[in-house]
Amino acid sequence: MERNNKSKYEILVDLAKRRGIFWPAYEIYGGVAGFYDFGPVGLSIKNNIINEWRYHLIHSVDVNVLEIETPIITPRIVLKASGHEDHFTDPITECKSCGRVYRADHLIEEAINKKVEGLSMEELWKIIHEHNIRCPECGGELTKPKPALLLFKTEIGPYKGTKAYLRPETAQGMFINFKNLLNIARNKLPLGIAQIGRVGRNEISPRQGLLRLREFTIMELEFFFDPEKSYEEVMNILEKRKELRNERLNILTAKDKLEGKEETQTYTTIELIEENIVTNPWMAYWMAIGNKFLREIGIPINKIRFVEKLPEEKAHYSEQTFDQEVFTEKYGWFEVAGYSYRTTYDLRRHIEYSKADLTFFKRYEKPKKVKKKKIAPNPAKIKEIAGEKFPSVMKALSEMDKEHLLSELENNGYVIIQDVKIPESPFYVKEEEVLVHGEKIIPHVVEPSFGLERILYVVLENSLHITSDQKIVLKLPYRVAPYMVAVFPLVTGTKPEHVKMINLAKKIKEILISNRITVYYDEEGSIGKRYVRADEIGIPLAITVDYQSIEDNTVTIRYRDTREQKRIHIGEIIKEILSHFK
RNA sequence: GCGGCGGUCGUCUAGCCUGGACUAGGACGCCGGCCCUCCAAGCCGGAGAUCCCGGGUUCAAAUCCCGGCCGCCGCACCA
Repeated sequence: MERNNKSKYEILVDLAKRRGIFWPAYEIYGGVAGFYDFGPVGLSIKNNIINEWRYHLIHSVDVNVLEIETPIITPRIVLKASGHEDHFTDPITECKSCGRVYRADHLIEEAINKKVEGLSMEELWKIIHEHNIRCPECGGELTKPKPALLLFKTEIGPYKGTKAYLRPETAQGMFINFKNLLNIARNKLPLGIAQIGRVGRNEISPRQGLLRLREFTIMELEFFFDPEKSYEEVMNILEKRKELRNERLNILTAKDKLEGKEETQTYTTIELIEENIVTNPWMAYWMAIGNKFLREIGIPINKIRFVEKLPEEKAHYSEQTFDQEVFTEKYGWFEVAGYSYRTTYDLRRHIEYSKADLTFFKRYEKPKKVKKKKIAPNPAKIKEIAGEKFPSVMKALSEMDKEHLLSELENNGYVIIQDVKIPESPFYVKEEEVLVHGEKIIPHVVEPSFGLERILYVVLENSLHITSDQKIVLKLPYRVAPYMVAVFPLVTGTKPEHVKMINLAKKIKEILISNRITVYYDEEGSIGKRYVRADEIGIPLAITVDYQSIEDNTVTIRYRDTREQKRIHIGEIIKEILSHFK
């Protein structure tokens, strides 16, 4: 795989710039770490990956998934509710003599062996003082911890704006809109809400090119379901989808990690559920879908694994998390997707902060007859007891929770309102039998979340091949290739037959384009050079118009991966091309 | 953020140590022309470099010194 003694990574970075895939952003001003531009070829591949994701995670799944788009700029309250404002901040302390920077809480935990997570900066500072904690590298004095917020700050409105952040994930848009989408889905669970969009994370030190960006694209799905039904629902699907049931996933569990194991074990989807590897069956379902998605965009199965996060590694919202990792030549195993069981965390938090009703009304199969006590005050009698305080007592009574009032009276035989002791007698209490048709539940959530640029990188790395004659061929899966087909005239001279050849090639290009086939047309340089250019950006097929073409309306079609060619009639071109994109 | 190493046409690089004839050289790529039967052909011509940026030393800086930016590696960080 060596080409002039260069690594695959270096070859790819060169290629990416030369051929318009990607390059560092703001280059003419010296560049800014963590930001990349994408060229026409890169963008085309990205869009194709997005469409494959849509196919695998939205259109071809066995459940209802709806795609939405919500703003990037997010009012502070939303990320307060989601827990990001608190948890996306790390307390940082710096060594005064050597300048090394540490996570203050981690340092303290190591030094005094006590959990200090969630303590304020002041409290951490106090502990550092009391225990005389110093720089573990040079023994120098430490500075007072300060929060390093990884959210990008901004303001809404140019004058006295309200504080806002760039979203660090697209997920909150789905939680906020849960009720809207539930209505649109006509109140049916399970329900998936998907979003593909840009996010910002103000990383302390981004490196590793496309793999660690400050602004990137997330393809995310929030899947809402009733936990009591998840086993049955998933089993019904797997009954029908045998290939999905038997999809093989390479798994490294948290338990195995704690035992020091590094080798993955292979489980089928059904085994993940039956052996309780996943804490909810939907986790297994989406992991299987994600496994299949990556395989189909060109990642070999032996380079895909799922690694369960240890309790202390998990995000604040997650009950269980698996990272989906791909093996890269340069960085080893690298996370490209995460699967989190977020339970009711996010909806609960948004209910709490917004007071909105984000519940699902779960209808019983048969309405339940429930005996229900009703209570109402008798104003005349209350006036007798309360006297002057009557208006304020009545007001307080009307604002009081009726259930609470009932239980107080039942337990104590009286209730004290506005310092007035009221016995049971001034209340009308009536027992009624009512039909209850269902109850409000907060759905549980499983979230598969994919980093598009990371996926782009691993797809490119896995597609990169160097031929024995040192040429680059990007063997992209057909469906993610930047163009479906290249069209070339064999020669581009000025003789009448050359002109005919060029005109025929251009005509074929137009016919293909009008049939929605993406075409790369090129008549510059020799035919060999044009094949190389097409191979380098991974165009899987090439149509060449030659001397014979202008005699008998046949062309040659060349296959990128084998360099083989066959001759077909012009009328067969579209059918031949499309047969490879099914 | 710390330490080490590095940054020269689109790409790869020569030159830097030992400052001056460097108008910064080459290769590939790119553009124009000639030629034209299938895998980077050949010939002719051309465009293309803030020598990463800023400051300093010097008569003179791509070259030496300082600061910054960016990249790579290690440490730290990475809901």
